[in-house]
Amino acid sequence: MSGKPARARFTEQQAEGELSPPVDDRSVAARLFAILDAFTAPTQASSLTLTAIADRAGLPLSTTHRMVAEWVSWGGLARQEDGRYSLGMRLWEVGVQTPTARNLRTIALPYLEDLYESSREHVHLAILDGRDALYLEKLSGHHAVRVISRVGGRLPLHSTGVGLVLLAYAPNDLIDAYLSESLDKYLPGTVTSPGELRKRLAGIRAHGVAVMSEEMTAGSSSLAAPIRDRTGLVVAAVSIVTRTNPQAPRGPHPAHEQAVRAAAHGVSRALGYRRSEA
Amino acid sequence: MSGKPARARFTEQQAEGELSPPVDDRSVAARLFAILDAFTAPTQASSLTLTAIADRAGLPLSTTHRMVAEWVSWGGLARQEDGRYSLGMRLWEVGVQTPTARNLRTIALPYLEDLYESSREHVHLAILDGRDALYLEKLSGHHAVRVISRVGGRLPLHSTGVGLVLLAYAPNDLIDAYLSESLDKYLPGTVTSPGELRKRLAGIRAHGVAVMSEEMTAGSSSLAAPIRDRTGLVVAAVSIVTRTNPQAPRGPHPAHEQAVRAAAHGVSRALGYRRSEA
DNA sequence: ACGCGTATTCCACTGAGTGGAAGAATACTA
DNA sequence: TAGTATTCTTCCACTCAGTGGAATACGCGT
Repeated sequence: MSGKPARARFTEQQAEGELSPPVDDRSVAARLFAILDAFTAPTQASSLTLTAIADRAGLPLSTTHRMVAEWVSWGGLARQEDGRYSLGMRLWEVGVQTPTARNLRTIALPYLEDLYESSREHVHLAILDGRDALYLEKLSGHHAVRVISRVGGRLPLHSTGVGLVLLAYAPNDLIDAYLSESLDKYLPGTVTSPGELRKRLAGIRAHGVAVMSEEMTAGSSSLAAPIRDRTGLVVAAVSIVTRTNPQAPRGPHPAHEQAVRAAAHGVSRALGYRRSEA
Repeated sequence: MSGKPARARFTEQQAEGELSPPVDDRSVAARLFAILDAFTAPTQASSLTLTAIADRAGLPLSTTHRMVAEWVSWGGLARQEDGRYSLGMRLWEVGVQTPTARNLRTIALPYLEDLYESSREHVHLAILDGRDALYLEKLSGHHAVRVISRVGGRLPLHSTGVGLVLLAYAPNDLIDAYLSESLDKYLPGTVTSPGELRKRLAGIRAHGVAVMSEEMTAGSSSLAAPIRDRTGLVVAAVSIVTRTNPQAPRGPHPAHEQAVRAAAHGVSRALGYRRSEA
């Protein structure tokens, strides 16, 4: 995604020069975006110095300076009192208008609230984006288990409840592509073998719920179900994440399963999905 | 905010020319931003044709074409099957990382949920941005009153509950500036006189809650309270919006008032605010 | 006072961005 | 089926906006 360092675009006195001068063939727009990407980058820093931005974006300091000023004047970046820069409210304002996120969220939220209220556990709403589960919404009470999901964050498909559901109903070529890569094993319990995963996906398609336990974060389990749109296509997944119950043999409270199913159905219906098939 | 049409920057054959050729002195960055602004613009359209974007941004078609392509390749815009463009997920992803919004939301959400649960009414969280109330969060059940607030939306300070609270605790020069402008009267009940508003603001500061009835949307009333950060500064406001009760003389259910107060205090405390005064 | 990291300003050079115009799709209409 | 809008895409010669190295200014610790 981010990546290449890149540098100046001048060819200048390379007349008889030895080393080919590194050229930055990125367009102005690409450079501007690189500056934003500096904030999304792996190390999730909420504020950066000018130099740090220049560094991460692979741009000369003076160019960065000029471009950052442009972002600030538009409101996409904000300068805080300590001189560091952070993402600006304007960006948030524009970002939340994004139709996919906004529509789904608006429709789903009441159902997610119901689910939260009846379970008192983390409630997640995620969609498939590229090869990740992208978290659109997350409701948590005051005392829920610590989890790593964040709104706007991404987690792998094979080790999360929502991820596995999204993968189960994804196009076959995506499943094949995903399973052909080597998958990270976050905990001893994480299932990474393609064969086993395929069985799991089939199980999820058969039962309409995914059950995960101790595969991403120690001490937490999750239970997820698919959300379908008018056309029957799975467009999102809901889940609840609970503290793992050492008693329960495999899978959490059955009442939870009903609640998650009900929430998923509710949202699907609100999206125009008909037919309850078993 | 958006505004000026602007056009080409060439001066060319104006040798003896009469009309001065319209020049667009916007930078590349400013033009790129203008394209995004086209989507935020007054007429809240969720998807636009290329021509419409060019139009709203005041850019030549070919330039728009090239720039839109840049946005799409980064993910800030997305092209849908029908050829129209909409804001892209990438923008959402970056936007939700914006610290102010993210931190406040994360901390406040559990309290907002409690408030929603106990009141079953619209719950709003807003901050002061420029001269508007900017809505950061909104929780609504399945059957709540129709209101016009949206997450990411803006509403005036003098005609909404959260707005009035934010104005009440704003710096004096902002209050003066705001009240010196002519204020829109949305409904017969909207208070627009500077004098009356000042009295109201004083009342809000004295009681710690704002009560509004039939001033923005017919049939709805609202009740708002301030949220303070560690330093005691009011940084946001919570409110609930209820269907106006024709019986109640002025102001909604007293239990609601307690709940809103409690939510505001809860969030303030979570933000590090100490001292309960009164 | 001195050094070091960071931020800002300056300016000569040049190729990236520009936009008018022509061509290609696509959608209505008759 | 041809005819006419309307919207989108590609092309290319021109030139000025953007570029980045260097010099300067700032801030902080020692």
